Amino acid sequence: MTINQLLALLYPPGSAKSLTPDQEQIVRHPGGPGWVMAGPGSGKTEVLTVTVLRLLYVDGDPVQADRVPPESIFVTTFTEKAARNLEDRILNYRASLLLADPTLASVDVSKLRIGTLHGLANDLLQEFRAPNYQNVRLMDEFEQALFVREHMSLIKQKNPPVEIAFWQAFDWMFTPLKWPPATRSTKPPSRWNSTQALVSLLNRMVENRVSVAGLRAHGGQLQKLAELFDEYVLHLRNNYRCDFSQLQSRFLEFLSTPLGQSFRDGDGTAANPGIRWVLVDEYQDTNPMQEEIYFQLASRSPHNLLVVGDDDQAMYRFRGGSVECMVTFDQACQAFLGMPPAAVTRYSLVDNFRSHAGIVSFFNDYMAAFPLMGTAGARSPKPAIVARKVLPNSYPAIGRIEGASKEDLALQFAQTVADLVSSGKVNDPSECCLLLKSTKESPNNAGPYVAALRDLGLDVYNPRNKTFMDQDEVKGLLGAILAIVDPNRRYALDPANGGSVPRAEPKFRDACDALMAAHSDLRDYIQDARAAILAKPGAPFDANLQELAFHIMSREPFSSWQADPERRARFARLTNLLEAYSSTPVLDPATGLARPGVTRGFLRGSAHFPGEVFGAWLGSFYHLFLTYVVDAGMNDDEEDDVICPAGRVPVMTMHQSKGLEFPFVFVGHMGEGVKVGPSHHLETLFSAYPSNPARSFAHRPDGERAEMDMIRQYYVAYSRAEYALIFLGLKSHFTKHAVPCGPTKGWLRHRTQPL
DNA sequence: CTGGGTGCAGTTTTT
DNA sequence: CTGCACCCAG
Repeated sequence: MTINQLLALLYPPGSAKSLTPDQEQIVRHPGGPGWVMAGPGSGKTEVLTVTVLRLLYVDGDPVQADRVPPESIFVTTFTEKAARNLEDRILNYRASLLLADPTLASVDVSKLRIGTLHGLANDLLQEFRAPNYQNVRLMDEFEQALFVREHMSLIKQKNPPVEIAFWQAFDWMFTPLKWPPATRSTKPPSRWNSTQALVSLLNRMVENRVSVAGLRAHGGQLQKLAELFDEYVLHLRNNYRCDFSQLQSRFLEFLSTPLGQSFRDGDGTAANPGIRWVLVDEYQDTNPMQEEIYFQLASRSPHNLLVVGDDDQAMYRFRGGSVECMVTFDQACQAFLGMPPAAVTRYSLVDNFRSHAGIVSFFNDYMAAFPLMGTAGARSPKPAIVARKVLPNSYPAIGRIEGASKEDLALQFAQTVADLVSSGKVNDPSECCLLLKSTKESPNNAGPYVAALRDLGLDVYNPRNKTFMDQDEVKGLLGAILAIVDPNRRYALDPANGGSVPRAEPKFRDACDALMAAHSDLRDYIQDARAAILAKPGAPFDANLQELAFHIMSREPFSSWQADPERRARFARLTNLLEAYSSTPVLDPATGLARPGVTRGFLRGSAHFPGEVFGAWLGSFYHLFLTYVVDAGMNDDEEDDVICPAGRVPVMTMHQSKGLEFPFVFVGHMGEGVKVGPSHHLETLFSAYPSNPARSFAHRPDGERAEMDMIRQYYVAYSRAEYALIFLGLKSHFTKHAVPCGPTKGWLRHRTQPL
């Protein structure tokens, strides 16, 4: 079928949906590098979906003579959720195409290479049995931190002068609270904070494609960093581990092996046609490592690499995302493929089908009003977004709520939502979304808003509220473990240890005490376990840590709680955390090597303090495991494919809201100032040592990049709104200067009315 | 009602 | 270090 026939089937005459000429042009992209600037609400997911369908089903067309085998199409999105969404859309359209032409069923859509780059890299390395990925355990964030803490010489060895000198060179990795400035010349940061900082350094070296040799040649602490990197890579190989960043570099490594080349280029047989098309969504958040992977995948002529994104919506610098990859895509084609910039086809999608015209003109103005965003190279040149949504009546679509205090602001917000619901202006509370920088339910973040909504009887959906550790079953289970391993809180209360025992420890104990008081089943088990330990000081336990947790979970009330899906999901996550911890090998202090057969899960009674587990284990459990899980602030579970369940007001971070839209959007945190953080420092530092000098970016000063990041983050938030956009701030936010309120003081106030 | 000084409380975002 | 509440001066 031709492209015209395909489009006629997808959008039959008279159907509500169709493609605009701009969108259609992209679907007809003839091949070679394609560079799509897609503004907010411009239908880029639809365009990607139809482009994939075109590759799969079109033949005999001037643009495409033959169908592309599904396994030759490599499509990546930023999140798993977005990947599922794209796949669903493809499958839905496929179903309607099959009605018209049942023979299309012969195309096996399940062979499409579609997912996040991390997911695809993991799958492909396994599928091809890549030698550098055999029997490797992919560690999540938690395991990586434990691994670094356990193995890296810098953290393991107690050698303050060396550590202090090293960390002083990277002192911007630490907030004053993490490493008090007054102590910086005499004391290194805590073990745990050093671990976190080292993990960031190691990850960013990979993501930013830093030349380790270049760092080493620089000497000084950068040389030390290069040595630490080599040490880390060695530990990973020796222990058959991999982390999220290294997963990508191993995939890139794989692509340069004969096996990888045959995956990429095919072997001339129908069974292995190689990769022919690479489509990348959310390209503005790509990092230099990923950029190199995409160009490697597309290295076969004619280099069918279609990237789609919006540089104005880049918001993942903290993860190594470099908006420069998007802004200078034409130069990348030159650097990687030797193609002149003119050979890159440029497309833009500037029609916005999402928002009220007042909202579109507002966010256009907002972005353009900052002098910084008008400077050369700040944004890809593209026309302003054009409002195309047809709305029945005109009304002021943007407003503001000025609070006298945080609590007053929250109250006014909640009343506004309640009024919208009761007056029928919205059909459901889920149509009113609250967007914040952080959705943690603390006084400066979502706390007051959530409390005010609940006071008015409105239910809230806030899965990323980091309250996992506040759930009864989580506190109770951790408390029960503590009740067995440290029965009298001797270790926790010992002043020698007390300082570094997590402050949440009493919370876990109290939760367990309450459960024990109410449930004899649990009480009996804990008492029996305590008696058994007391009876045999110094003896190994029958159960390891995970088994201990399972025993506890088989007792009341935990066993009945298993019937509740939400609680069961939390048990599963806690079990995973315990499993990751238990599987960490224990190193012999003398040799530095893993002791065979011994892991963190291994339990033995203390000979010194009868009734307790031995001290080293307790220390590590309190300081490593508990400190991490409390500090990381685990999120509660969220429903997989539901944006927000009906009847509840969604509370989201601006990051989470990327790609989504809501009828009424309320944006808080309007008083924020520009903050230069470790991301900016790291980027500046590492940009001097690029692996690929042809792709080193001349960066602006940190402060300018930090300001642009903040402008973009709020631009994303503002462009989510369909019918109304309401700013939530204190009076001072609107009268003084704050970036979310525009480039000058009072900028936003002149453009909005108080509600 | 605006602006500045002081003192306290809390320190993201994610594959 | 930052944002916010609070207080006081103009």
